[in-house]
Amino acid sequence: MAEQEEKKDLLPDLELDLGEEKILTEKHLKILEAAVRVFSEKGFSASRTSEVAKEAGVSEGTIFNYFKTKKDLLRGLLVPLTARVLRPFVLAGIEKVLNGSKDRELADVLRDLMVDRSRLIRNNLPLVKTMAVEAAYHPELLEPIKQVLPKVVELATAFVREEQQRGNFREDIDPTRAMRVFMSMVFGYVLMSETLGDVFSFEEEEKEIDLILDLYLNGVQVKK
Amino acid sequence: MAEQEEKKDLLPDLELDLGEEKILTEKHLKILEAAVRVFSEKGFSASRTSEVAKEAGVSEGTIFNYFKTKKDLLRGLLVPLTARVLRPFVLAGIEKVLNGSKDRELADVLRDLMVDRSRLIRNNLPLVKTMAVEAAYHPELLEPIKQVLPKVVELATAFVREEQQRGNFREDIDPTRAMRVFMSMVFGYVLMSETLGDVFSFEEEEKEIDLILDLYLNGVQVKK
Amino acid sequence: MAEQEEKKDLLPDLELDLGEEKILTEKHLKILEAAVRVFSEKGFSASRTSEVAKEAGVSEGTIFNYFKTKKDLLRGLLVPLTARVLRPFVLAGIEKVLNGSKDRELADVLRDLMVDRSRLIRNNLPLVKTMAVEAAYHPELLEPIKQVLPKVVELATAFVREEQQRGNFREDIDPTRAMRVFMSMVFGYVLMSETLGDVFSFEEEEKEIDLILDLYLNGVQVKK
Amino acid sequence: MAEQEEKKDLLPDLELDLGEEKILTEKHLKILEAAVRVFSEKGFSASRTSEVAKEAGVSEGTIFNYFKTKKDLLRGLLVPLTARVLRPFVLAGIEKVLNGSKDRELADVLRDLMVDRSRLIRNNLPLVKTMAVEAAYHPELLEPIKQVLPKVVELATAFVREEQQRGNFREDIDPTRAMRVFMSMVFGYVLMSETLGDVFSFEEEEKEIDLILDLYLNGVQVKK
DNA sequence: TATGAATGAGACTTCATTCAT
DNA sequence: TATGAATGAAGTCTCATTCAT
Repeated sequence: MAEQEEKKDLLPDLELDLGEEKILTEKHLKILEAAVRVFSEKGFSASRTSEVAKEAGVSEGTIFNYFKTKKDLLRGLLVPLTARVLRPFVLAGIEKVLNGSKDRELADVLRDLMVDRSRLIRNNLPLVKTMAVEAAYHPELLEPIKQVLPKVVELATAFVREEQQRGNFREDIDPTRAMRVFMSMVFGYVLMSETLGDVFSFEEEEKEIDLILDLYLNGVQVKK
Repeated sequence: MAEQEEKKDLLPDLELDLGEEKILTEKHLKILEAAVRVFSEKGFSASRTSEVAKEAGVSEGTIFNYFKTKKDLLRGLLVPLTARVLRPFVLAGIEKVLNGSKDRELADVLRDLMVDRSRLIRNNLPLVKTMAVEAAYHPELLEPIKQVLPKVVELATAFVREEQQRGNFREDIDPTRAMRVFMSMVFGYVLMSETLGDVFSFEEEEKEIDLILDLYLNGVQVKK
Repeated sequence: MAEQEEKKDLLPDLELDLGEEKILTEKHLKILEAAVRVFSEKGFSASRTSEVAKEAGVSEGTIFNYFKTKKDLLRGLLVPLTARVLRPFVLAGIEKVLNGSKDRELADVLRDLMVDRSRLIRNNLPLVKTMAVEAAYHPELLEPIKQVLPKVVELATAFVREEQQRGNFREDIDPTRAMRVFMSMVFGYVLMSETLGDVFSFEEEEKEIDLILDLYLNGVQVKK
Repeated sequence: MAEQEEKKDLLPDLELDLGEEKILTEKHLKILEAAVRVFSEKGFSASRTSEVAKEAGVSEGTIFNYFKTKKDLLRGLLVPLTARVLRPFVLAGIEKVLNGSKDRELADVLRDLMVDRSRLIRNNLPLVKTMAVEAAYHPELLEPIKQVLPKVVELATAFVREEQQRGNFREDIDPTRAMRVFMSMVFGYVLMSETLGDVFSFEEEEKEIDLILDLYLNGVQVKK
């Protein structure tokens, strides 16, 4: 894919994180994967290194050959989080923004964004859940996100501004804020459907997303 | 307040839960409050009963006179959660719906809802945070919420339907879904402003809320 | 009863212990009885003062108004043990020896001894069990028994010697030893029937006792 | 010893229990031995795992690598009890019965039985004492004994019956009962000599046993 | 490098005992 | 005198971490 190359050039500073992943030995990876499974089920503090070891199919001692402490194991999850979730989030965002907005409807662009974003989150839910929860208690975990986020905001802002110039987006709305609300909706949707799904009986994802988008674009109020 | 009386008649079945709270002895309450503080800072599993004791100004043994186990102490937080957050959530909702919608603008009603809801959450943030996070690992904790929620949904739906009949709300939107999106926005807003506040630099609450409401009511798109 | 008076004169040194019992208030007694029940079921160390309190129908604090420590409560059981078991053991022994041996068969005297002895033990089994077991770990509990025992041995010896003079008892047997074996048989019988009763299927007490006595008197071997 | 082989063939089903003992690691064994020492001195409930650890020369945590709970440690004593006491009891019994009774006097056979039985008990007194006392409070502990006991009874009965046919044993006595009384005497003797030894001043074991046997065989009564 | 037995600090919890009421 | 809430020392048990093999 030629596009891939192009994208990488745009994010040279993130290159290293991704590259690091290749260094991971098979055992290293197995331990990380086991950690995600266990942590996401019981939470970091309530998880036992013994269980991670069993889940990973290694001895308990081996874990400490790769990670100096248990907390280090939690920090280690940042690598796959960045590689699998955060980076694609950014990359794909750029791709959509660059390619999509030229000739496609605003609604279609946003829908695609929502669909594959929520799919991305859902596919890595254990990882996301673990990091989201633990970030509440170990703020340093948010660091990498805080470094990436401004870039996302900047790109998003640029996108909104472009749309405003094309007359597709209300001029009186601050672009940053507009994106923030959009993201809140996506997060809120995924969160609620996951935790309260059985109460709310969420139906087919696509329909739900369509509605959210409709509301976002048109509002609920009848114009008089 | 005469209104108070009126409200109570509407929710006679929830009355008892609130009443129970008065039975709590001073020490019982002190322990619960200390637990919220400690749990919200480190998470339940990483918290030490010794620290809760110190924070509450009692001996460690005393905690176990009131709560059989540490987990029981977590469950004990449900009482204040219900009394302070959940129940007012419902009560105030009814009040707003019954009184406000008669003669006030839809926008004003929703704004008031958002403002005092997000204030309610923010004022009890440690409690809400603790329960929200731990609910991910101890699903029983969600039970009381799951019992109240349908009532909230029902009332909200009725409210939306009424607005639709008055011609204030788009007819083509399912009322339940509409409320769900609204709630997602509120939650998403509080969540993001709390966790990523320093990145996003959220400004005065009122302005932000006004924007969210504006988007919810009117959408972002320029109508053509 | 004139006999009562006579007996008391023979055991003036035990008088005091028995007298003490009358001082016991109702609550004091209730606590002791509760203690026997609880201790005999779980053993002293595994018993909780809280359970003794509940069982006795008093508050936990009250126990410590009567007994300075938990161990003191165990020592307190010596009073009823002496009054109800040990003293009757001695008294009745004397009575039987003095009255019975004159004109009754040796076999009848011994049978009566065994029957009411084993009944005495069985009726106070919880008490006896508790003291027997705990004596293994708190040797001072055996003191009162060690003070009474020599007297019993002395009397028993005199009895045997008398029987030997009448030609009812083998002359070549040391009287003390003979009694010791007899007592071993009684204890052994009660012990085994209580602990292994369901395996051994002990039948009617009387029959079993008759056999033991028969063996004791006649042996198992066919004389050639 | 050729006899050894012969014996094994007779009890193939008990072989496994004994074999298991060899699996015990050195530390496992040290802990068990320390447990016997400590438990027999203070009783199970009053014993502290910390003391067992110190006595065994391991850290407290190590105990719980081998035994999930303190109670489990008590249960663990059943293995050596079975291996060292119970099984030899059965094996030796058979040996004596099969080899001895052919050409030896009944008295000699029984004397040998008593001598090495009481020696066996005495050599393992702490173990036997602990299990005997705790069995009163944890009846499960008696299970293995209850499984072996019927076999012992059966063998003993056969032995008595054989002696009866040879004319050495009174025909009018139920064999099972006869053995039961014999066992009571052995237990009673060991028990009393251990707990009340200083009062009774038990002399040389052999003499005492000879007397007990004499009484058992010939009774105390002069035949007229 | 991988193992897993051993460690020991420290967690949760129990419970005899005290003392203000 | 009786109470029972409060105590806190001490107990059982857990688990991250080390280290000899």
